[in-house]
Amino acid sequence: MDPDLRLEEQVCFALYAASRASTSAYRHALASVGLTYPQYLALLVLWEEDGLTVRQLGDRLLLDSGTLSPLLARLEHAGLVERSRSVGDGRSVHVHLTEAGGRLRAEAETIQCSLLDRVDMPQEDLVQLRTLAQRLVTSLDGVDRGDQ
Amino acid sequence: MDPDLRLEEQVCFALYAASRASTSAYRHALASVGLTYPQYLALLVLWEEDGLTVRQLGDRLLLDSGTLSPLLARLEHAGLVERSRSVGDGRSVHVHLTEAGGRLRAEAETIQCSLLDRVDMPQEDLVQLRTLAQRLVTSLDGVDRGDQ
DNA sequence: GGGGGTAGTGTTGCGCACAACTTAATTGAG
DNA sequence: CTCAATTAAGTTGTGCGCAACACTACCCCC
Repeated sequence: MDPDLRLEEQVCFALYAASRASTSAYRHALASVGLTYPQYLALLVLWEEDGLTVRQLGDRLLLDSGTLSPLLARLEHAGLVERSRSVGDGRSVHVHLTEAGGRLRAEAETIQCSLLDRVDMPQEDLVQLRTLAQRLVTSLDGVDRGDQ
Repeated sequence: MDPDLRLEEQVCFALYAASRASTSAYRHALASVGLTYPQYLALLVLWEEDGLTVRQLGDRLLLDSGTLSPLLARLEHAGLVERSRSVGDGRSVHVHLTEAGGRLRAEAETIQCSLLDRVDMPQEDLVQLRTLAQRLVTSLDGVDRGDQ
């Protein structure tokens, strides 16, 4: 019944460490284009589908407006996106890429390639890691709440 | 040559999402004892080996003093640890558990058990996820630096 | 044993995350 | 139609992470 509380045994700590380590790798690469990693993620989504609302962006990134609002304000200030109140629903705000924001995509591909080259791990291990991490997210979805 | 920039393909995003999701599960459980997840991690290490220096704690948690100093100050303010300047080396600061800090360990075990119960994933998958995440951390160690 | 280099800790500033809240727009039950 | 409930976005406050820096203590080379 006694759980193993050693740090090395903790799945959560391993994920926490791996997330910070990989984000850190991106940080140094993204510094050349003046982006943070979360900003880069937001652009990834917009490159897939431009003009999403803040809500839709948050659904994809699993982030709420408390995080996205200031992040998008910084991207807007950097001239990479523009925000516009929805005409159909005055509560929503659509986020559009500017031309500069669209152009960044090419550089992102370069960064992505150079990082993948530098990871000394078989492709299949990375795929498995991603799959298991995604499965945990799904499994934890909704587990957050509920006490005892 | 063109890398796949879709969000779902990103290993880093999967880790980022999984880390936040699992941390969030801990957050709600730890709220009952007034701890944040990083504070809990620091205590995990101290429960393993009390009296480590800030540097040694940082080596285990992969955190620097910029993060640990204020975190430990809050733990100290909460009466869970005490900091004392090393007599052998005036630069180092040792972190010791108080009696209250030691007592928390029992509650931590309870929390750990209740969380493990609620994850709907085979034990072996969790072990594999942890192993792969740890391997990525090792693989990325030192990759951070180096441009292009 | 003086002095330059290094190591350990702490501080400052910025950008997330996230809870809690505010404001405004929409929805829908009656 | 009306108004209470809901929803979207933004704001505020706290606690990380991390870079950059400051300060002190140690080390060691001469």
